[in-house]
Amino acid sequence: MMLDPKLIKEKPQIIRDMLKARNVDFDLDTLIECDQKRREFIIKTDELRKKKNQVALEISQKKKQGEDASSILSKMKNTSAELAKLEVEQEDIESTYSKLALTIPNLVHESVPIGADEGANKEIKKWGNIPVFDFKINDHIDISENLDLVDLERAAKVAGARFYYLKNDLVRLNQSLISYGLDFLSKKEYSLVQPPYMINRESMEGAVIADDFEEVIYKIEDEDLYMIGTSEHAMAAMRAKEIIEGKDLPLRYAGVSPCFRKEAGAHGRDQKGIFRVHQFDKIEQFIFSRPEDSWKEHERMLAITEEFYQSLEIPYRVMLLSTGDMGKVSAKTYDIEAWMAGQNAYREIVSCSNCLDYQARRLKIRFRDKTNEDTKYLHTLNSTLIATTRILVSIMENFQTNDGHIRIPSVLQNYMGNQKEI
RNA sequence: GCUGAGAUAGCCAAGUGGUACGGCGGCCGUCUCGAAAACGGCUACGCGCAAGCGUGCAGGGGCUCGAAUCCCUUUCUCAGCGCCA
Repeated sequence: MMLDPKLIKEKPQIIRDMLKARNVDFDLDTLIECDQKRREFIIKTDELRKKKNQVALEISQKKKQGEDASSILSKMKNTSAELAKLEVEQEDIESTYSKLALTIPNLVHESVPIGADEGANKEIKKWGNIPVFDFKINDHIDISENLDLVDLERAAKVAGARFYYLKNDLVRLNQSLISYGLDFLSKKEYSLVQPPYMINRESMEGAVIADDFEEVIYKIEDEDLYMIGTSEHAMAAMRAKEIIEGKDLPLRYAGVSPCFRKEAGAHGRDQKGIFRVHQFDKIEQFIFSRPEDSWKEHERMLAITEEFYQSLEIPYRVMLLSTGDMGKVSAKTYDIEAWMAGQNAYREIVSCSNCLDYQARRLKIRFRDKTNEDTKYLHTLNSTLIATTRILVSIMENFQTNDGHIRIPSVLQNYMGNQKEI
């Protein structure tokens, strides 16, 4: 359901290689066995259903002619009982099969470096000059405290750790980034979307693997609703169960929404400030593409995102993630890491992935060019354009001035009423 | 939230217990110098090398030899009422 089931039957070695490259523990042998049994059950139950249909037809004809049908009624009864028994066994197999099948990771593109963790990531590009300061610089926590731009203590009182109140000109800068980002993508043939911030489980499962739910996603109590961790979730599901006309592809969406994340596995990391938080605003690029165009779209999306950061004058580098650092849903992921002067390091701000037909299979999103052709699964891609809190950090730290203020990047000044400094 | 009416294929839509009627749109073909018209076929998913077969009437459950159809339930849509930024 997530990978092409034909692979399981015909080319299991491809899956085996992927599991090895990703170094994940997965019971492929059980899956293969279930798949085979599943097919046998389909053949057996279909055969019985055929018999049932034939008998039903007989009964119907006899009754129409006023004849007595009681002798074949019992035949029908037996067949139905036999089928019902088989169906119970079949459900068992199907449920084991789909549980496994839904957790198998995506295939990996051949260009992806194989490695255990982020140490194997490959830097493929650097842009911009790292700012040099002739004074002692502060990190974003000190800067925002000095200028009264963030209140972390009261947020902790009201909501807990990893929450924040943005204040004053930082609120305006946050809004400016969103406005600028939306305008930017509008000019690149994206349609703007503001999605639901809560979606049901079925939709969430299309974009997220079940194991990741607990660690990442907030659930609404007593409702079949989950807070989106990114608008990617809501936008992938937007077209679920649809057959899209080939001439409409590619569909490029720019989704803007808050994002909610538990950050359950991140204890102790980035504990201070607004770098790693439970809630932030994000503009996400999401593309439904023809399979043959998806790698081209992937590069295009990366190029657009780079252009965006160049316009903001933020130095960055592009990393090609290794198998150990990449998400299970993605076949290839570029991260963009922005320079954060206060940390004297490049930090992740963008993740740009091609998911091939993995999400499309889970969500049943297909396309076709001609109505008498078979439908095909399309490809989905996603990339951050901007997760605002991290860029706020980068801007505060990189653009800080000698007298303790923050220079506003020139492309944003329009959006700030021509203000040049905070 | 209450009351009522609904949910059938890409769209519209018939079907009150016995093989899902029909129309529109779209695609392919025949015809034509070409097009239009007309006519024929195709236009959800699964299994199978194939011939074929099965499934699918919003989701789940039930009664029945047999369910789109009867019963229960959930979701959603529409109308009216109520509440509300």
